[in-house]
Amino acid sequence: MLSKTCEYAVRAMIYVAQNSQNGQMVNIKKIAEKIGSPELFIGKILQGLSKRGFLQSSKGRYGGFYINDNDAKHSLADIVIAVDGDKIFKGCGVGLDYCSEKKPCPIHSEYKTARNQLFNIYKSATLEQFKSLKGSELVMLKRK
Amino acid sequence: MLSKTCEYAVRAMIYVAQNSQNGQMVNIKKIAEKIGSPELFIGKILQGLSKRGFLQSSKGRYGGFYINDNDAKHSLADIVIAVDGDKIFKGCGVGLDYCSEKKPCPIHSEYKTARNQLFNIYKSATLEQFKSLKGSELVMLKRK
DNA sequence: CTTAATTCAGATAAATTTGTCTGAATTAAA
DNA sequence: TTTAATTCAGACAAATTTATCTGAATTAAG
Repeated sequence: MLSKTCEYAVRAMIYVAQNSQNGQMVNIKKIAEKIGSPELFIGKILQGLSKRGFLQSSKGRYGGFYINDNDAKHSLADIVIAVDGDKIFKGCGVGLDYCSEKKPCPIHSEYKTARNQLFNIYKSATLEQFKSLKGSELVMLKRK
Repeated sequence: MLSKTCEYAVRAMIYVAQNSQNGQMVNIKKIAEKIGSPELFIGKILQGLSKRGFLQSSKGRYGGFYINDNDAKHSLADIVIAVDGDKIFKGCGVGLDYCSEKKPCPIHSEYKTARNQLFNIYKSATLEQFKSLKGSELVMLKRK
């Protein structure tokens, strides 16, 4: 479903959100370790998201990434769309470009329902929710 | 969601089913044209599915592919799993390997529901349904 | 001011997926 | 029996995705 890049991105954003509670920065090394991703790769991904305004970054010693209250308004769906595009939420279930109510594929209407449900799931999970988690509520994100 | 290979496979199988009504064979050239795929590529894919018993093939002049009544019991879900594996129907929504009821990811239970719904959609679309379609009911499968 | 730790930028490399080429084997029709 | 049309098999190639390398720029601490 999600590309690997996108899975890393979503997990990283959740992790950063969880660790952005009191102005502290999280560095790439820690993020990579905690979400189980290649360090340089998730670095690239977050740098891209940072340039596009999904999170803050600061360079130099003791630098890292941070998700402020405004960034935290984003949902996981926003991140997914930013990284993978909206094909997952809008595309056809058998890969037709033109598929629509008028020219439906064989599973169009049911598939559309499922797709929308999926969208709502990612959409209703906002970074704010993770930012406010405490201690034992924190979510594990290591891949294996 | 589905890989391109899998999208081709599903559309091709639907097309062959639709055209397997009276023992006629459908050749790769025609299939490729009708589903909008590279000819040699869908050829490879169908050869693989044929070896694994998802459809019949016959070589030589006037040869081609055919879906018999037994093959037609397969659902689109069977094809998807044969080609892409079951990650789409079983995998975690944020890419965790261990994600489960016991160690759930942040969207585990809702995601699982959506995943299951998706599975049911592909599962309840069987090739039989396409094999029995007539004339104007036939489904368009060209990509663009 | 120097040093160490970090992000950043651009190039490169490896792995995977998608697509093509070539020729052999098979088959039906003429 | 020859020919033409097809699937089949295995190698190859191109494109995309995933991952790494290198060095520059930045920043805080000592």
